[in-house]
Amino acid sequence: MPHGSAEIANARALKAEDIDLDILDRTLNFFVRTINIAVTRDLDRRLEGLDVARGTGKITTLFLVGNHPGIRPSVIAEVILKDRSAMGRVLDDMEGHGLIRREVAGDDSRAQALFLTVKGEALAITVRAILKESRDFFAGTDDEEYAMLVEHLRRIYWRIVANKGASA
Amino acid sequence: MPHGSAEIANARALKAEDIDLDILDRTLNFFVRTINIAVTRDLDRRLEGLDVARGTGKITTLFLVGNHPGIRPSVIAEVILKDRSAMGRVLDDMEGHGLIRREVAGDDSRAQALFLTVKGEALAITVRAILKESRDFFAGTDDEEYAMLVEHLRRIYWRIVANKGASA
DNA sequence: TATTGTTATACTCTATAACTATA
DNA sequence: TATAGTTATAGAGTATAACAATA
Repeated sequence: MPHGSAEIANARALKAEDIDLDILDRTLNFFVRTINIAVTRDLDRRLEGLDVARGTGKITTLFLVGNHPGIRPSVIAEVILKDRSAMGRVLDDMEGHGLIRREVAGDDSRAQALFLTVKGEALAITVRAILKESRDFFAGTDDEEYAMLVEHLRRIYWRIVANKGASA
Repeated sequence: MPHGSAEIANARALKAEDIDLDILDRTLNFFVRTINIAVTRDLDRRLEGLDVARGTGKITTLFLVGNHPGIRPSVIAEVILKDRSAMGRVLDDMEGHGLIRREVAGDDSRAQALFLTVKGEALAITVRAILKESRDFFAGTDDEEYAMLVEHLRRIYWRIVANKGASA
């Protein structure tokens, strides 16, 4: 649709053809940011009532601590693109819910070693099942396309991590 | 890397091979959400000092009002996946900066018709150039891959809009 | 002197519900 | 009775800088 087109009557049955997104229509940035809003809402709904609901980082932390017992906060912080301050809050929250344990790292007493509690281990299993179901959010995307997108975004993601997450 | 692997020494030169993301590694959700963090930071930096910096929706609103003079808030709200309340705040902000004008819609006095001011028109041109530059954030992704990803995510995006954005 | 993690603060976004005016 | 937009509020995430302890 050309720029400067006529007024749009109302929001019923909005279609791509009716809307001129200008350069945003060729900007990955826009689509990532907008899809993120919907994906986040969907996940929040699926996690409702669980101790890891709401907020980024708790789920990733749960799995990282589970799969890498003794991992340090600063490592997780890099993976989830947070600074140490924000990471500390995530850990406070999870520790408060009895999901993780913080110990002093054996080789460096400034650092911490993290471990899941029994409760944390159980929650990881529940959350893993929910994440499998969250595939349904992309119901209109077939398995091949889904896997392809994961593969490409994974590469982009690790490139970002390597660049220190375009840190704030 | 198998689950339950040994402790990771530190965060220096983190690599995909060192980290077991569990099921997140096959979950589009995770990559969209994490890439979103970095992409948002990058854009915030590029827009620093401009009247549309920070917060989702202002840029899209700028282009939509520019390309669809007389468009209504509720239409924009659907495109940016916000509710009317959040949309109103975006418009308050933009009106306060003298970027847009709100008029009563001719055919429905409950509704508003939105227009860009001269200042808004000028800003749209500036922002369009900045968005072109924001392509650099994905410097490790070649043009073909970039265009392919845009195409796929665009389809997913419009599917979300059609579903009323998995509204909150 | 650099690093790990903590604390405090100010700012912003989000979700929700109640409200008005008009259709 | 439904819709367009507004207002108010409570809850959460984010960015920043300053701090204590250790390396």
